[in-house]
Amino acid sequence: MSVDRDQVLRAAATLLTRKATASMDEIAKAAGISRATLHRHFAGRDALIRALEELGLARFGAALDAADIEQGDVPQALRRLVAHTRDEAPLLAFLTTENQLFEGEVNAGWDRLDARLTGLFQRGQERGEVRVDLTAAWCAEALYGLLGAGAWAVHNGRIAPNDMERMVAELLLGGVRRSMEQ
Amino acid sequence: MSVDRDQVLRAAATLLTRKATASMDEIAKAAGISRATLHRHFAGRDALIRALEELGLARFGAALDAADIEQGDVPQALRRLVAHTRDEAPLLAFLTTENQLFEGEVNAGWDRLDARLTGLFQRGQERGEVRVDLTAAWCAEALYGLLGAGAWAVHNGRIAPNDMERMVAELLLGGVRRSMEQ
Amino acid sequence: MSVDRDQVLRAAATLLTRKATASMDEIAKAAGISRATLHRHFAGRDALIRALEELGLARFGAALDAADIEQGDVPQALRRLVAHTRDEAPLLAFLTTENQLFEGEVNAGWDRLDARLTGLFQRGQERGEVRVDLTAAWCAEALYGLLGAGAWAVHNGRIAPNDMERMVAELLLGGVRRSMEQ
Amino acid sequence: MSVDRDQVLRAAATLLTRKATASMDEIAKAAGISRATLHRHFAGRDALIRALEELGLARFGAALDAADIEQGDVPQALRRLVAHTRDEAPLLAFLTTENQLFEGEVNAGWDRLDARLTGLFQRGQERGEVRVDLTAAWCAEALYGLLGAGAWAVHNGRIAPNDMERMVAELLLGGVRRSMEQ
DNA sequence: TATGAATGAGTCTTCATTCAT
DNA sequence: AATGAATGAAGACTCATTCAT
Repeated sequence: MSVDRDQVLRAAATLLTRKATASMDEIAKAAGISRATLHRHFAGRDALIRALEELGLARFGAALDAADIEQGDVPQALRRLVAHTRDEAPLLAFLTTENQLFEGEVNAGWDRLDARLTGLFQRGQERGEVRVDLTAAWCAEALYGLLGAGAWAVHNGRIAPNDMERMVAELLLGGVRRSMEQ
Repeated sequence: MSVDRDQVLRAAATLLTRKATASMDEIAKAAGISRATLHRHFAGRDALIRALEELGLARFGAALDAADIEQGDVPQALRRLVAHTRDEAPLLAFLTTENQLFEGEVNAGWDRLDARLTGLFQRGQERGEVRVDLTAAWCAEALYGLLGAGAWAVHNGRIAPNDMERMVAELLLGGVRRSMEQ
Repeated sequence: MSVDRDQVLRAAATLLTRKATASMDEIAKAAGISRATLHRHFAGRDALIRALEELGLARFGAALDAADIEQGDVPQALRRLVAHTRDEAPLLAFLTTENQLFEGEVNAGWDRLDARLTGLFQRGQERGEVRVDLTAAWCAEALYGLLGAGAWAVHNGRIAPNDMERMVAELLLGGVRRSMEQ
Repeated sequence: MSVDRDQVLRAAATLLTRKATASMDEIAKAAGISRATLHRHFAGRDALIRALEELGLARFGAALDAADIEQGDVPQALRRLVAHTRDEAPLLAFLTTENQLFEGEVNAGWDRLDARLTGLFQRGQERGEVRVDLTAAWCAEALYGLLGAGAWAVHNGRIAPNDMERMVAELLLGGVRRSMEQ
């Protein structure tokens, strides 16, 4: 709830995405707090991971809402989505990297959001804006991959933070757009 | 019964890409051998990771060579590269996921290969085949991300194994190609 | 509950002198702490052995100092030395039993102390108090052996704790003393 | 029974006395045979230790017999005993160092031999040849200690192999003898 | 809230032992 | 008889977690 808590989770997501075996000690240090405090925020490592997933899901859902992806032009919707996703990249990267947990509610929640995104690409295909020789499911998966790549590229300085949003959006849109040449 | 070293590494790569926190026990089981035998092949967990990196590097280098990326049409070169990369996807995915080690020689080796790939995109930009509003470095990073996403999508059944190569190549090419519309 | 580092080392020395193959678990139990705590005190088994050697060396040096062995009558000096050594018997026994490590500084430290003790017997020979048909080096070695035997004899109840000091000193002095009969 | 077997045991005794944690591999190497062969000679590590104890006991018993310690002058008997013990020093050193096993028969066997040696010193005390202010048990224990010290001193070159017997005997005899001065 | 001690649980690593060559 | 592969069992080591300060 508190602002602190979210900051801790951001730090944890960033670290864990890079180094999944990081110890609670390292996570605490990365978040600038002590082990004991980390333990007071989260009952244990499992609870921390759970919270990370839940926050990631919540943020992703919020981004989908804010981008209002069910409305209008699909390419524009994708641009809005990437724009709203930008600050949540570390969290999403963790979500798509942590390819193992996802149980019960979390899994259901993820499926719901993933279905919304897949639906966006399907709508694009129906509207003739998205190529039909790529499945919508793959387009969604590709978006996750590109967001992760973008976050990582920013992290290690290969692209400027301000460029990330455009780079991801442009490559994705170019890749999925139905063009005259095809 | 003797399981080849490379087979063990494949199994380890596949598992670790999905579950970076997998224990030596799980890795051994995934490779169909006992923990002790795993330890006979690799001195310890660190040595295993190192071997994984080295094999991944070697395979990636071999793919770049086999695709002969320095020659001819860049889009065709990319298609050949993705084709030759296909079977090494789990290994490469591990390489780009394991964002933490990479020291000394391994790091230098990676830089060399990455420079070759980045060079390919640069050549495409000079030849007018690749858009110039995306940096070559980002294009390379995007390829890694899409390969990982493809491997993962195949793994969890979202796309057919036989489609993976085409899906990755098409999306990437469409995304980076300089088109008339732009 | 906090058990002092030195107490742990005492317990370890006592146990290891008797049972050199004792596991860390047994050592921890003997010291009244858990294995994990033992590991917090000493980085590993090697570090424990090292610490044991260092403490033994320090105690032996302190005993030599306290006994003021460079002064006066040699037989009296030996008696004082045995007296001051008494409480450190397990530690010294370990030092002379653990005939395998002794590297670098530890080895140098031991040589220095051993030289002091050997020097004491040499002085005795020069003063006519110690027989010259036994080498000083052997006399020193014999002292180590007798101290270990004494510690062991006390441990298994063959001699009374209060008698140990006298038994060792008397036998040693009788053995090395230049007598009228010889 | 075979000569080989005894040679292996000698090598093992020498090594284990110095380094009780030596692995079967190291023992095999020290004996100049392969692991497999070592395993063919002895069912396992425990069996090896048992064999070591039994051989040591047998040799010690043989030495007591050969020295005919129940007869005549006690100091002379001790000299004969040390002389006969000389070549078995490593074995005896192992026996007195391995202060932990000794179960069942082995223990009983040891007690019997130890009693014989203790009896020798008692006889000396009765005959007025051995001081009575040292217990016979301690004298026996001291002999073990001095034999071990002697073997070790020879091993690391502090005393000449040919001097060992005399050094041990002289120091011991001087130490236990009832002298005019006392 | 931070720090340090302490430990149970679980992972990593080694070793004795067996078997096939 | 020796060597190398393979593994169960056992020991070494680490970490998440708790508690006291």
